[in-house]
Order: sequence, then C-alpha cells, then structure tokens
Amino acid sequence: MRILVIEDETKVGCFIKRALEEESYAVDLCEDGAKGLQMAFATNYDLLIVDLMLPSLPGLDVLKGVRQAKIQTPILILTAQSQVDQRVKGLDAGADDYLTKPFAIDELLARIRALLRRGATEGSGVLQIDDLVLNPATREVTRDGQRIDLTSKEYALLEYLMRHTGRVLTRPMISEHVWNQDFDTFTNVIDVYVNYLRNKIDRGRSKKLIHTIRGSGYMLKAD
Amino acid sequence: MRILVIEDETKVGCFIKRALEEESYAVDLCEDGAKGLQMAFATNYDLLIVDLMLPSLPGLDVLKGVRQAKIQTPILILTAQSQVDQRVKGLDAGADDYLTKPFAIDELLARIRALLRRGATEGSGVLQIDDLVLNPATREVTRDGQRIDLTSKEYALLEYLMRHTGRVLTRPMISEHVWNQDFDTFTNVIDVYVNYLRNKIDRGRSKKLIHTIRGSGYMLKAD
DNA sequence: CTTCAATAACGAGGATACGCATAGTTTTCG
DNA sequence: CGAAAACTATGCGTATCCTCGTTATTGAAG
Repeated sequence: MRILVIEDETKVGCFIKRALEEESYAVDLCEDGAKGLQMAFATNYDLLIVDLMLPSLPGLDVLKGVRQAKIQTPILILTAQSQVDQRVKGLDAGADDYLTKPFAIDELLARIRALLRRGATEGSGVLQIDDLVLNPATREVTRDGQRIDLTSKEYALLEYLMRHTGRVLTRPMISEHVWNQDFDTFTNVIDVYVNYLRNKIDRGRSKKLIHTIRGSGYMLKAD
Repeated sequence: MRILVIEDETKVGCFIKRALEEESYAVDLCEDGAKGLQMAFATNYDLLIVDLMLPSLPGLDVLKGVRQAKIQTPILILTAQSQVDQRVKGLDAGADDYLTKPFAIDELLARIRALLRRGATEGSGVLQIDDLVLNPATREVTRDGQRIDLTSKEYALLEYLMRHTGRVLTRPMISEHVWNQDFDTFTNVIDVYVNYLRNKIDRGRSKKLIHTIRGSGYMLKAD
C-alpha cells in the first residue's frame, strides 16, 4: 500500500513516515502543498494524509484539487485543536476522516486501516480469500486457522495481492505499490518474494491461491 | 493492439514499453519526434503516446501533424509537472488525454484502457460477443460462464478480433496489430494461432464465432 | 461430376524466453 | 558482532512461441 504524506513540519512528517514504514507501507513524504498536489496526480496512491496548515498552498486547496481531478483516493486530514471550522470545511471538500494534532500514532494507524479497508472486503476488517485470512489490524495471517509468520516485505506483498484479488497484477504495478520505486531496476526481487510467499502459503496445500500469469504477472484467486 | 511511444528519455521509454508488453500490447518505441511522426503515418496504430518535450521536433508539432493528416488515432500526451500550459495546448491540438511525469504505471495503463475502450462497447469495460466475454481489466475470458485460459499471444489476438467484431481482418492487419512486424515474412503464425483460439473457444460448440473468409482473412461474428 | 490448384487447418517438434528455485551477498537492526 | 531480512545472481525446466511439413477444404475449370 502506498501512502503520500503532505506535512510541512519536518519533525512530524519524518515521524509519521517512519511509523508507517514500520507497518510495511510504502511512504512518500512531501513538505510542500503545491508539490504534493502534483505528486498526488502523478502517482496512484492508496491513501493521502494532508496537514491543513501548509506554507505554499493551503491544505484545503490540495484537497479540492485532488477531488476536482476525480481522484477517489481516501484522504485523511490533520488539523490543530483550534481549527474546528477548518476540519468541517475539509470534510465538506471531500476528506474521508480527520485527526487533531497532537495525536497518538496508534490512533493514526487505526484510522488508516479503517480507510484502506473501505475499498476492500467492506466492513468486516479482515481480508479473506478461501481459508486464507489477513487481519490488517494485528498484521496476523492465518491459513485454515493455522498461524503464518511473514516478514515485513512478505506481508506487504500479500496485503497488496489480497486487496486486489482476482486481478492480474503486473510486476511494474507490484513494484510501485509494495516497493517504492517508480522505475524498474530489472531485478527479480518480486519473483523471489512471490516464491517466499508460496512456500509459506501454498506449499503442501492442494488448493493453490497464488497463480502466475505467464508473460503478465501474478494473481491471487481461490479458484 | 499496437501502440507507438514517442519518448526521448531512453529509460522512461523502455520502462513504458516493457510495462505495455506485459499487458500484451504490441509496442514501437521512438526517441525522435520527426521520425515518430513518420511512423505514425506509416503504420495504423491503435494509440499514440507522445512526450511533449522532444529534441528534434516538439511533441506539439507531432500532434498537429497527425491530426492534420486526419488520423483519428487516440493520443495520450506526457508532460512535465511545470508545463501546465503545454498540456492545455496539447488537448487543444487534439490530444485525448494527458499524464504528468512522473506517473504511476497503473495510472497509465488505466488511461490506455479507457482510451482504447472508446471505440468499442462504450462504457461497460468488457467486450462481449454472444456468450463470449473478455474483460481487459482482469484479462479474463469466459464462454458461457466457463473460464478459458489463454496464453499471452492468444489473448492479444482475441482482444484484437473482439475489438473489431463483424469486420474482416486481413492477415497483414492482424500481423501489424498483434505481432510487431510491419511486413510478413511469409509465415503462417497467424493461421496457427487462429487454430489455437478455435480449439479453446469454438471447439465442441454448435455456434462458431471465428469465421474464415477465404482469400481474405478472418472475422469474429455471432451470426 | 470430377479434377486440380490454391488456400487453410492441423500436428509435431525445436528454439527460446520466462519464471522458479537455490545459493550467495549485502543491508539492517538489536 | 551476529542473526534475520532484503536483495542479487545464476542455472535449470518448461510453457509458449514459432517453423515446417502434411493433410484437409474450398472453389473454379474442364
């Protein structure tokens, strides 16, 4: 999952970035509103986090700009305690949720999970394909009730696959959302990690969930 | 589907080419505006992707040249972040859509699908003839609800046929759009692949969809 | 109706590129 | 510093692609 953070306070921004990366999200940080808006156009993010107090361009305008461009990406806004009216305007302008500064990092992570969840299984909170269950809140993965331990990258890859079940995902797409690179470096990292996942998830099972689409990419599917 | 990419930055160009080829498009890459214009005249492309910043000939002139020649091929332009006015001029000059660099590859792919879709079933997103359904987003093909597995080339061929249902498609036409060769080397690859498709799609069915037009080529049709 | 040439369909097999597996190397982090 | 994770490098097996040669079909001419 790839997230853009637009936050001018360097300290806060870096803190958020680090926290999110520890949760296996791919994170881009931007300290300038105008530039952030461009980045939002340029890249297909899964979530935007926008501080409403920004220097060059007010956060509210970033919001409007994104929504005018018909980009449906969920947006979480950050406001100061005092800016109650700002918050309301933000939600009116198309934000999906808000958080007042200062906030607890756990609170932020919980809201993010909630927002990302919307596009997926809708409601339940866990992602599920056949007997494979992934719980983003606890980062716990089970198959047939049995616990499966994954490394950070393995988890990030699986989550991306599960959020796009039944669709063919090309290597460039995976590279963008799970790794943080826009341009291909001609490596086989993705192949290797798909292999790791297979060993932990499909190895020894009759029903395979990870399928390769030769010449195209990979797909997660029950049938 | 055959796509011409006019992009002077070798790295970006190669990346786009690879990504498109993974989606089973036939791709020509050209790093020079003047030459690209010639290629656009010479070959009947399904889509043009043009970078507006080119060395020899400005991308805008390529655009104008193509449109002056009454070529209706959809055009997608690439612009840098700063060139907002360029983008507007581009759209005025006949471009159908734009993308600012850097961009997300799946954003590009989505736009391409949208542009190619226009000429077809218009809107729904899936191509359908009788009980044969092809979904370009998932690259999934079904007949009578039953899943059909196709290789990359088989899929590319079928998509081309389905986008031109009811029209006679000559071998040179097929060769140009599905394979990457302008001039046939007197092989029978096409015949062979039509045969493969028949085995998977028409074999054992009373209603045949793939028809041979002796002396001309092939046609996909329900009747 | 038969014959014949042109065209298309089909089957078999070889070359190649793709993806998998495994082992080795670098990096991160406690 | 050591262990785990992230990444790179490489060889191998095979699905896919394509060629080639043979068989079947078609349509026109006799």
